[in-house]
Amino acid sequence: MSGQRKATSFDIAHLAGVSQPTVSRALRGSPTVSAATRARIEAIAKELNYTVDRSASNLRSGSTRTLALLLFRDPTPEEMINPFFLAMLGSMMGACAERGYDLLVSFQQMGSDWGADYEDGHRADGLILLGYGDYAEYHQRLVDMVERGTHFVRWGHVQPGQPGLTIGCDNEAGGRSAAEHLLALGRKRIAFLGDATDHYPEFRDRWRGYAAAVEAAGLRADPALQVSAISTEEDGTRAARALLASGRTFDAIVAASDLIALSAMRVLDGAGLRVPEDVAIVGFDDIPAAGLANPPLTTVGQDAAAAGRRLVDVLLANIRGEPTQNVVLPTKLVVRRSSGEAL
Amino acid sequence: MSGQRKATSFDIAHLAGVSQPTVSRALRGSPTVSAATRARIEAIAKELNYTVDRSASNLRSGSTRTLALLLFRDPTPEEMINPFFLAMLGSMMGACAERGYDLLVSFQQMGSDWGADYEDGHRADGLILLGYGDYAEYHQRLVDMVERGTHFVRWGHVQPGQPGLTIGCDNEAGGRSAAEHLLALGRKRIAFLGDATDHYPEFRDRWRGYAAAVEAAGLRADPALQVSAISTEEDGTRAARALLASGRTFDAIVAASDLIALSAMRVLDGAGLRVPEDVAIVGFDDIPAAGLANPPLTTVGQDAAAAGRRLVDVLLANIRGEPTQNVVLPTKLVVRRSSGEAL
DNA sequence: AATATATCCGCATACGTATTCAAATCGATC
DNA sequence: GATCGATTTGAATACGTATGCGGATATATT
Repeated sequence: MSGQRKATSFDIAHLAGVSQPTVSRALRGSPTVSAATRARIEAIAKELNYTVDRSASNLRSGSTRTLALLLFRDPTPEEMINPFFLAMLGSMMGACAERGYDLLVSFQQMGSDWGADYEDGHRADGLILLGYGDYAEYHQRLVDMVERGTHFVRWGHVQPGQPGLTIGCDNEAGGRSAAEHLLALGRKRIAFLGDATDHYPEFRDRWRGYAAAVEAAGLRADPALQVSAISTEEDGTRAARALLASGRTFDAIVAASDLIALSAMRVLDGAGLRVPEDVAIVGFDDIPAAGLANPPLTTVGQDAAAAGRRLVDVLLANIRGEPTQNVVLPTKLVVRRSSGEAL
Repeated sequence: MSGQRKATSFDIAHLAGVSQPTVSRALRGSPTVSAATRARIEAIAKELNYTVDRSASNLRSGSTRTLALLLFRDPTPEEMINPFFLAMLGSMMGACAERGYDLLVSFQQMGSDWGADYEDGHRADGLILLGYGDYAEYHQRLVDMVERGTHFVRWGHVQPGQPGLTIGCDNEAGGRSAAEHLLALGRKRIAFLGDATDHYPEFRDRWRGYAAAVEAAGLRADPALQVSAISTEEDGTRAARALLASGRTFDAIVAASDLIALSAMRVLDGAGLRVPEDVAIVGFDDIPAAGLANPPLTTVGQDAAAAGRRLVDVLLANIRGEPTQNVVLPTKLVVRRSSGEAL
């Protein structure tokens, strides 16, 4: 029956012959309740299918035991989310569940006054900010949040002096490992597909690592072999076509993301070039589709599970008032067939 | 400063020279507040960055304006979630946001006493249940929830007489369209990869549609061409190998999911069979990786965006007490290259 | 036996909002 | 100019929990 009034701590108190506060203490594990009383209360609570009313509990205690995940996406929410974020989402949910926290997920438009509503409205104890994009756009907002004492962690490019906490992967090392891998396989003219400007710091760092590796090998990081692209299928396709159209020769590609890499693979295939025989390719992210591609894509993996877990852990530590700091996670080269055998 | 006490409706009332209830009414849009008063209150609220305390609001009103998404997954949360679910997640978030609802996301172990905690604990007004799996496992739980008056919607196999509300796609029609497409292209011996037992009603219906189409074409739905598989890469690989090992000839495959189809494509490629020339393949789900594959995978698309939106809408209607009923969504064949040209 | 101590529990109250009910103000009508 | 209806506001209160503080009981100490 939907008419069944929900059991309250008063109901339990009445049945157990104690006061309501004692019920509250017993169920929260306070040591000032005798074992016998606690057992009795717990039995009755179970019997009545009692659950603490979160609204009341939150109101009184001031803590929501909820974290909010804010996903930033320029266009409409309908669009596909970056697969890597989705993998992180899984581990964040797991981490939250283990720690007794709920996870509130929400899309945010870049422009709206996100954040305030969540923490000020007592909907969450802390925020996890996720989303590629121009960092400058919301820098000021982050400063405001820090000043207001809002607890938050950001996934992205880690840079000293940034407001708040940031966790990200070592993009430069990742880009370097991709290029080194191809160089070790004997490739000499390695193209880079991805925006290398400050607008996309992650991509820029991947490019820097790539360039460093190429030059460390005594080769030249030819600017003509770098084509700008953001992480969409369309842009990857466009960039790969532009690279082909340029007439420059190349025997390998480092792509700034798997989406770009997979799009490029299709373009190459359409142009009659074989992967990896004619062109070896390494992507970045290790999204699920990378392993499912044909040939499977060699890629620089970011450990999404570790990242998600770390975001939650650092945020919770910050909420508890413990000292916290930025984290740079290592990347790991996942070698599959798209990079080929040594020449 | 984190010491800044949060503004309350009393603060606004004080500054506006009205009582707290008037503030509450004004901000909620009650018609009994004069326009002048409302304007004054709204201005002050904006000035103070006031946001309604959700805990207090929830406690008083009994409604949380939050929906909980419960994801069921047999093994650990760390594992990759079905990509199709993740696409749905995006549209659910969008739909919730548009309607002013929050979305709470949570993994659930099949065995635990999920559900109760969310609605009884006043954490959510309604539940969205998502997850492939054996329906019988939690049938009784659904019955309990209906009796308790819990509002929920399930994504899955729609069958008359089921407890609660279910939304799903027309799996049988989808399976039929896949087979018909291949038959129209001249394929004669079409294998089916996927569990066809009652344990996976969705897969079973896809198989039924496939079988119906094959027989309608005057051919025989050869049981030897059906290999059981659930939707994982490993199982798809295993099933495809088993099919090859059986020695049966076949010129096409209908896979019960894209994950199975993509795994099978790799197995075929490894065996020297060309897709689509030697074997045409059609998958099911239209996950992102399908379009990124090489060749791109022809598949029976479920409109994840429409599905997510529908789940939210039906659930909210149910919560409002409006009459609601199960929904069967159409599927749409997405023709790409893996099914090839007509022979 | 009286006091000190530890253990356990109840009283009172606060958290911030939403809603019921009655009161106050106003203009209009006769 | 008094009465009525409409409009707008305030007073009081409830939602269910958590916690500071004091009181009671049982145990240990002198």
